[in-house]
Amino acid sequence: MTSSLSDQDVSAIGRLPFVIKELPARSSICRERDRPVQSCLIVSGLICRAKVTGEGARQLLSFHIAGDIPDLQSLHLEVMDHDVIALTEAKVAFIAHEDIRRLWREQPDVAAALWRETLIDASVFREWIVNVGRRDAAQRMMHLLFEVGCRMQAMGLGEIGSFHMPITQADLADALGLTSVHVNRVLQDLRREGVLDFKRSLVTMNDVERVAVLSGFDPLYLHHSCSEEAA
Amino acid sequence: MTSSLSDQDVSAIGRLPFVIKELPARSSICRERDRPVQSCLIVSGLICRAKVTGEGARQLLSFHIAGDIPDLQSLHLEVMDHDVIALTEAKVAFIAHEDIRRLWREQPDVAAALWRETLIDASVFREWIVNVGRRDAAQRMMHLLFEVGCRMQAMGLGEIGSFHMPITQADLADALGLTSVHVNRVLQDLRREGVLDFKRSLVTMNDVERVAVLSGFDPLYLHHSCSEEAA
DNA sequence: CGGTGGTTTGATCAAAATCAAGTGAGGTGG
DNA sequence: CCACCTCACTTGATTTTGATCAAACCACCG
Repeated sequence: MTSSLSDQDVSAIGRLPFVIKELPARSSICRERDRPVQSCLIVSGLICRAKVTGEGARQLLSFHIAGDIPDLQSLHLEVMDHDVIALTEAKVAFIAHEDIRRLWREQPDVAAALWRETLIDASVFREWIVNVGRRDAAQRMMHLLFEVGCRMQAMGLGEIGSFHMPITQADLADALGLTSVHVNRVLQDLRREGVLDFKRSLVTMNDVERVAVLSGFDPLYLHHSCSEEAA
Repeated sequence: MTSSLSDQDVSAIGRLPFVIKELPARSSICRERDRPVQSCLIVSGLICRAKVTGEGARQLLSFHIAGDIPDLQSLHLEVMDHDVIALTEAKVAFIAHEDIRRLWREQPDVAAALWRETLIDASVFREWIVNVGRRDAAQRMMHLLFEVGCRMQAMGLGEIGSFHMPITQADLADALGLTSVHVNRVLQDLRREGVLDFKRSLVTMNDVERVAVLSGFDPLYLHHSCSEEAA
């Protein structure tokens, strides 16, 4: 969720009424079956979306960082089909749907930009499907961390070769469709091979390009304007 | 992609200029890295979206039937991040982005409805992630076929307990993140247990409710208005 | 100092992949 | 009309990947 909102758009959104809320780690912002009347813009913290199967298995669907609006879709979908959860302490700005809709009617450019954000969101889901469907455990791990690193860097929240991701191995497992035991072993392998390190929530990649190649990472799907110009 | 476009919206879209094209089976409508200037409304046939990894593994991302606009996102995302492929012979109506944008500016209701379509699309992706990430092979199969059946039925293209899905087991494997060999065995198991049959592209479920329970299917994520009213 | 949540390890097991070789039906050309 | 070709499906044997189960370990914290 980056790069497509122009500065004017951002400031237009910034002028909407909002309520800032501080959330503790592990708290949920909204749940499946809720009918929210607001969406939240992340100010700080790491937030994820997740679903739980009938058997109780959890699957993370996306990670979100400052600048994202993880539940923007609720503007047009009355009922939540998944949970939105703060993985760390987080600060979010709640904006009423009503106000977004007014802005949206008055400023078609903002409308298009917001729509575009949700479309990029969907593109990231598509790549996530490929990740859990067709890559082995090590590739999944590298690809996921590379993606998060990319987006952090694009948001000015760190370097892709070294960024902070305060997340538990069990959460990583739920994101990758693996068990936490296996995640642990995969991380050890990657560390041993010198590809990638994940210690105390700091992700380090010595050779960024190598990780990209090994994981089959192609930034196209993020639809950052820079990568599109390069294409 | 159903149920949210009102009759007026549909007829407004129907009045846009379009070009009908007949496509042979296995032909591609657009490819990753393309920059389409049009989107296609499916008139008939079965269409899918897919990505291919660096290693050449293919992952299907969604199925689309009559009434869907599988590449609507290209209206706001310049570059295709995946392929759109006709799995069977298909008839599609190409509509220029330019014309959709004009309609979109003039009729805010249509704009909202189209946006909503792409949001439902994203919701289906989310469930697809859960499917490949957290369900075993048999559940994946049942869940996928149940979903397609649901959407076919909603479109008046058959009953969920018995519908036509002209697709190869290898394609099914690519949709489920499995191998075609394993798909074959899973289908045999399901047939033997009397849960579900898939022969000559005819899907039959004797006990629809049983399949829903076994696969953990909850129609919420399809955001059909009927299921929302029921909630 | 003892809890607690997260990580690590080892042993065993199950699911699905892989490899390799059939079968079988529909379509084509001699 | 039949031989044969192709593509999809099927089967069996074997291997791999990752899951499961169970028990430490370790750091931080009240």
